[in-house]
Amino acid sequence: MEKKESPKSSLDALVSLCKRRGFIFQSSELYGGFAGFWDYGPLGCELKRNIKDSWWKHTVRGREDVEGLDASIIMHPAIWKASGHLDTFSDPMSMCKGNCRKLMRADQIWDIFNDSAVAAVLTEMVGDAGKIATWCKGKGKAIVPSLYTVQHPEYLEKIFETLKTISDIQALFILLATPEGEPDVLPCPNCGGVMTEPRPFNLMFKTIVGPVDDPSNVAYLRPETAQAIFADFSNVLSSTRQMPPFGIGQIGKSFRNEVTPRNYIFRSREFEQMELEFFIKPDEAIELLCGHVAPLTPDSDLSNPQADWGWECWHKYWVEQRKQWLIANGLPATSFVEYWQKPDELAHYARACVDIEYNFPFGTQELEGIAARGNFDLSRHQEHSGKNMEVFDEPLKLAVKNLSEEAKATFRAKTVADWETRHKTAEEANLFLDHLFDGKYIPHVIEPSSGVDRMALAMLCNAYEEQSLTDEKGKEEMRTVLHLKPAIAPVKVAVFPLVKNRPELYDKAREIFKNLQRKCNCFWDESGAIGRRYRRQDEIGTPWCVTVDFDTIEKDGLITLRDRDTMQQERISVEELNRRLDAVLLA
RNA sequence: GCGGGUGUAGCUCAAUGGUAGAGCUCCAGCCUUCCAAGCUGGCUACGAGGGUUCGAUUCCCUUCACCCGCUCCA
Repeated sequence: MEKKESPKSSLDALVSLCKRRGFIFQSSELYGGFAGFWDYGPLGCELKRNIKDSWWKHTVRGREDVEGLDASIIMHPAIWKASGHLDTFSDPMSMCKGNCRKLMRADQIWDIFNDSAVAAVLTEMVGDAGKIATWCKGKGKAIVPSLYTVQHPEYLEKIFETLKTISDIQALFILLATPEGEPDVLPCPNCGGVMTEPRPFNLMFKTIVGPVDDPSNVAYLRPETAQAIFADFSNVLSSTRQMPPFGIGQIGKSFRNEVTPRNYIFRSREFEQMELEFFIKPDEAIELLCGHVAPLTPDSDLSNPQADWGWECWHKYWVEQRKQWLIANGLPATSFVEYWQKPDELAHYARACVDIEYNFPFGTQELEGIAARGNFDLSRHQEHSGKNMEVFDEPLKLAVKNLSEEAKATFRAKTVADWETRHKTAEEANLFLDHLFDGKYIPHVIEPSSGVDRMALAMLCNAYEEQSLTDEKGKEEMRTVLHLKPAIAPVKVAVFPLVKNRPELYDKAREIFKNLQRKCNCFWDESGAIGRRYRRQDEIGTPWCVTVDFDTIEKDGLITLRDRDTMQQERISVEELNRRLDAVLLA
């Protein structure tokens, strides 16, 4: 990665501005601070609110096929058991007891066996996968922590695959266990030291519900807003008359006990998410209904949803929607990159995931993700709650009714074959088809998920500029400007009386201010020279300043409108000002 | 969690084993007819705790926070 001259300096300047002007404060600063938590000051909370409002307007209110939700932060612990967070969010960690004292995820220690240097040491002897399997079975916990065998069968498979590539079983055994057969000894991939036994590190915040401080009363602050949407899926479905394709959007706080919160507000322990779960019909249903599934090609027109879209088109559609939103809110297309996760990077349940990464001063980091999660989540909740998560699709049932028995048999055979390529059994496929032919299926989901705080930071970073200006006298000076989009800017317009010691002028400005205040967030400033007042607004990103002068009251009634980005001034009427503000505020 | 660095006013910095100074900002006043003007006055700081010392902002220890590098980031 190329090093910029001083990658920190621009962030430092921004951090300083945010503190000075009341955007962002460190939480609990009064008592020395509290790592991983941040407070949004008067301007920051406006900024954040504007970001959320824009998202809500674009994603929920502006669409007929998305409903809103505001669920509780603390939910039944069973939800986190079903979602897998209780297990995977408490990844067992192991620490090196040797020289380097590294802390790492226990499962990643296995990566050492992929290391060519280690492999080279072991080349001499020949291994036997069957023996390893038998040995593992016999030693059980020693080589495969029980957590994995129960909760992560996919890891077990991966471990076996890795072991097969290694030729020296004996040497491997030495690494894994002492000659006496002492279990649970893992080598440190870094220094070869001995790692501690894997210990659970729960990334979810625990709390106690009810007055009795007892383990049976443990609950968790949600680590994501998404699960509430799945948990409430049936309620929303039955109360809104929606049918897939439709979505449920939610904005709210989430909490993760991050090991290392860093990079200002980028990774904090309490953060806010804007998440949409967009439920779609499985591709098999689309095929039965439309006779085909629209292929996703580079030429596909994704501007308007179509009935024959399968998950690929819907996924790409939401990627495009999200990019359009980012651009509309001031992040140029050149400032972020679209990263399509590679198959081996995907979570096991995901079919595809796109990260939108913004080029922050501290590196290119994920701003939001758009994942195609199949029906993993709803299936898990169906499984754990025992409640049916299927939707009944009458048109689908009718479509199937009109099919000949041969056509159904052909479709069945094709589907079973297709599922088998995705490591699903024929039994599972047939069960799915039995329900599908009856018009029932568990919807699949596309999940655009973004962080409000990261968005705010990206927008601030992008907007921040230090301009070097030369005045008429040839004197150089610095102007700090936040080029925030008007819709996002905390203050939309500032109103100044040119001087404050002329009552008629002052009163007129005051009147204009009071009227504008009913429309949007405004700022009144009568202190200091006019230029200084403009600069104060530049620094907080106020797009327009309105100045009332002597001509306003004595001649034409016009005000001076000064633009933040161009610094140009023009004289317009108050009516025209209102028209222009409306155009922006209603956009 | 580990290693290194840092911590003085709202911000950016300075000095000092004898309780701190500047610039900018901010506030009040004067002045001021469009881009950080000027004048006068004013508020505000040694992250926290402990130790050494007659005396600690300064030295030592602990802790908290921040930055950098690891690690982590389903």
